[in-house]
Amino acid sequence: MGSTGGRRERLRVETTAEIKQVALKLMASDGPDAITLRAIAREMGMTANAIYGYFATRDDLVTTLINEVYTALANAVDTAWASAPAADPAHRIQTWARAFRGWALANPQGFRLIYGDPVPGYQAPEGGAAPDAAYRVCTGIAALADAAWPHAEHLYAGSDFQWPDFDGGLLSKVRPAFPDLPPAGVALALRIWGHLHGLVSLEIYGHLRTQTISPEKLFQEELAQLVRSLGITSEG
Amino acid sequence: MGSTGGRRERLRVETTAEIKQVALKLMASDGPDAITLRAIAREMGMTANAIYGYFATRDDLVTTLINEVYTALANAVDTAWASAPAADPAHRIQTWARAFRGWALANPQGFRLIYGDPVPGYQAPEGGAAPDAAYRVCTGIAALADAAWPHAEHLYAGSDFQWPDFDGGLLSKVRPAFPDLPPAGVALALRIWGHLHGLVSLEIYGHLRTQTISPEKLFQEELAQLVRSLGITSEG
DNA sequence: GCAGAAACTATACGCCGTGAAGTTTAAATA
DNA sequence: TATTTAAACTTCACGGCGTATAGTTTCTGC
Repeated sequence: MGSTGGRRERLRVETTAEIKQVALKLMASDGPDAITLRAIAREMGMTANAIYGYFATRDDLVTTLINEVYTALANAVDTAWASAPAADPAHRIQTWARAFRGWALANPQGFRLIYGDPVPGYQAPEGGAAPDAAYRVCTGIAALADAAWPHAEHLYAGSDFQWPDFDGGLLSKVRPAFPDLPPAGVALALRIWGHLHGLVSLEIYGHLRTQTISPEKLFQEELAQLVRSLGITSEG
Repeated sequence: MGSTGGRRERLRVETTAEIKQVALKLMASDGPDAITLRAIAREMGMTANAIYGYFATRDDLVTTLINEVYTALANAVDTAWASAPAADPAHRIQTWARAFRGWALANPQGFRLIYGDPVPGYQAPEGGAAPDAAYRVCTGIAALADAAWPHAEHLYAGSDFQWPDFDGGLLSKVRPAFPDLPPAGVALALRIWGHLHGLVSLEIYGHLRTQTISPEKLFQEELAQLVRSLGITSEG
């Protein structure tokens, strides 16, 4: 029977890992487009069809890769967040943001895989099953907003955001972790998130390349501005 | 000789236009991935190779399409900008932003084509020759910043942005049109741009779908916040 | 030792971009 | 008008892709 630790099982796990690893290597060197079953198999000295023993379709493989890469991103920002003292929200938020940009610059193809059009023809699994890592990143963003909320609350004094009646999204999972965050706090979270994602996305996709101001400096300045505009004294 | 208006010339122009039109139709209905020479030719009752008489490669066609779509976007936001009175910068900026989001929502595939990974394997022409429309949109963003600058100037009091020594980007073309905009004004422009692009990009790519707050409302609120944070009294 | 499953290959189909060569058609020229 | 020429287009071919089907080898549990 299939007891754990059998030779068969071990080989299977190893081959699965190798497929993913080779795919990630191809992606890192030649972009998401290079993730093809035939190329992976070629690299491994196999036939493309052999991969079907490990992943039902190419899209399944891509979905797994997205999860994997997404997890790496989540780890990077979570680590940065945890490393900064909670007592200094400005510094903490900036640390998170720098980790996000830093990871994106170090893994531009991974960023494209997660946030852009990934592989040609790829269709995300429709179940709406967002990867665990998406939930983690979402939680991280909520944590940013939670840290900023006491300072920024006054900005949303006149707003009338409401919790939705039905809630099938990430929100319902993340919400319990931040009981003090009101509906307008989600708007705040998305504001921060949109801002950071926008800048990094423009940079990764080269739409900032034609601006000759250093993206690095611009980003730092934007962070300072962001933190200041939220009413938190900047120190980072 | 090939005088303009010859039958030959006319047919050529018409066929070229039809190729582009069919390609755009395919893109709008099935996404940028659907832009294939064979599909276009099939639709036109031709052979794929016939298209090579009009475009050197598929990437050439895609480049042309990007230009075309980009121009449509530029027209949309320019029209919106011109339609709002210069005397009310808050309203004007919001009108521009709403036009941007509105166009993106109406042409999501076009947005992906311009700002995302376009067609599988597509490589932008390396000459760095940004399309004219990119210049126009860039000018539009600069106009936003120019309108906001008098109000937002104080935010950049402590900054030391400098014009770069060498300037090969869009910046050098756009700068002369806004003589009153200092280097920090570019940072302001990119701040606004990053913010808007980030939100719209997240919405188009579905990363806001799992948030149950209405993207429409969120965007409106963000606009109000943005304008307010720039020190302009909101009226829009 | 042997049945059966798992891993893998071979073959094939239809899709793609594109190069080379051949054919039809329309314009230009003498 | 007859002939040359070039443009428009097709046909055939190659290598790439995902993947379905069927066949082959290899390992495992009884």
